[in-house]
Amino acid sequence: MAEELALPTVVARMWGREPVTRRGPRPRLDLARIVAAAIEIADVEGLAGLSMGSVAAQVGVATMALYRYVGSKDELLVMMADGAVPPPPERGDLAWRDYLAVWTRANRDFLLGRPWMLSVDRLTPPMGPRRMLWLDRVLAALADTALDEGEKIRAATALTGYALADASLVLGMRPADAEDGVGGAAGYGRVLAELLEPEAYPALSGAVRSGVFEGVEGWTEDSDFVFGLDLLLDGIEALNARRS
Amino acid sequence: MAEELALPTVVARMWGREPVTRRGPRPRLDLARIVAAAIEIADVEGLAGLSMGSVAAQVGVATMALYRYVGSKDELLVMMADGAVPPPPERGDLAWRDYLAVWTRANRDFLLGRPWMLSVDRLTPPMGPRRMLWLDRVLAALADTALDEGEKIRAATALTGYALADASLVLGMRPADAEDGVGGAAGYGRVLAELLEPEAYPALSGAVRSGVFEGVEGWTEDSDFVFGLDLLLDGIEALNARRS
DNA sequence: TATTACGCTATATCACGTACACAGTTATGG
DNA sequence: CCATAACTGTGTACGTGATATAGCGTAATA
Repeated sequence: MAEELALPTVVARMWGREPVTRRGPRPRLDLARIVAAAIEIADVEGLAGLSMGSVAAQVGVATMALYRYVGSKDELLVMMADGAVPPPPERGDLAWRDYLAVWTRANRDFLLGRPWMLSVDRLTPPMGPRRMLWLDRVLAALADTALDEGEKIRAATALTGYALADASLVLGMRPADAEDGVGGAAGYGRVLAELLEPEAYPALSGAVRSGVFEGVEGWTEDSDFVFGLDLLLDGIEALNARRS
Repeated sequence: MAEELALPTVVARMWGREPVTRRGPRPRLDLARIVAAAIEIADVEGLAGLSMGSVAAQVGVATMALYRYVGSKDELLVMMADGAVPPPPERGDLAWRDYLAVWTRANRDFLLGRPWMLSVDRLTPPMGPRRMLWLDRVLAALADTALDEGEKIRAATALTGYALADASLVLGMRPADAEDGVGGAAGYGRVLAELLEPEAYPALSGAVRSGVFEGVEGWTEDSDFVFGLDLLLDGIEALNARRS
């Protein structure tokens, strides 16, 4: 508290800790506007369409003007990754376990709507105010358990990781543009059937032959999500029982 | 089997399903050499140092020669992401649960050694021969359980996802170059303490104050990993019990 | 009011991915 | 045995994008 520990520039900016300067022309922009514009572009065109030029155009300034607000494109990406995070779901009167489920699903869902976040996120630990709010809210729910502080953090981490991994998976399955039936789980299964030599991949080709990847009783995005989520929640619940 | 289902080019190449042509000069390169060179560069300099030019230089040809073997840099990345995967651990006489633990840790560990994989991987479902081998091996271990085929796949997916998420987290914590004590969990805790307003983040600032992020009894990379892994394995074990 | 820090623009550079056209090479069919 | 077609590797050229630098105007401070 005393020393104003030197923060990385990005982090400082993300939390609005910029030194307040009064001199020269009044800024025509502010960080939030820039970040919002960048997010909008990424939402529409993906990260591929995101360039310093396109962002600048969107807010109506010359490209180089942005550099008065962000140190580099990478910094901008980091700020986008926090800025695009919605507020966490309300607790309401949900039991801790139910809230964890809701929370994790919401976490996954906003990633599904913003695929580009997956390509950015990985790079930094959660340091932005919005991400932190999510963390805060799970911890609050976990306060109703008997886990110790370390365990709570780790449980939260595991859930966050799961949301991330599941979103990756779902998105990875999707695209392929259905060009030739390579998209989706069924398409995936078909590709596997084509490629796998049963001698080299006995267990996997067995699974493929069993038809797991096909239609109804097999794979749906959601059943997949719930399955893993329940594994984790069951694990947490068991731990809680042990601790009580 | 009949129709030679049209595979995406990358996938075909990854599995050596290129049409065999005999005409013109004998190729001086082969895909494997190129991919290996690219991996070596990524290992040493990271993805930043990886350019078509640098890869070409490494194998001793002109840049454009590479395009006889790969359709684009992105394709190359996809092949690297499979090519860099080591063989999965041997089962030995491990019980299924123990093997799952070993497998997941090995999975995470090779990601730690190859951070660049995390920035590539996400983009595609596991379609390469090496990744498939990993999948095959967990499934084989899970054959000793009472889970049905769908559950086995999903369990494997959850474990893979966990390895991925944990590796991301660990790597995200690491760098920061210890410039000012922002690296590592302790540094992270210090940053949080600096930034969080207790009113806005009550649970989280409570955790920070409790010292979870500091030193010994708090956070170590490994305890973190084991914690989440056990959640999942416990969950799988419980499910197995229910199914038996 | 003079000064000076600062916002924004325009221009310039440099690194990369990749299209294209050419030159040398080897199997194939007459 | 030769002409040709199907290839492989090379060099050059272009477009895009990130970012350094310098200049011009503006507004707070002395």
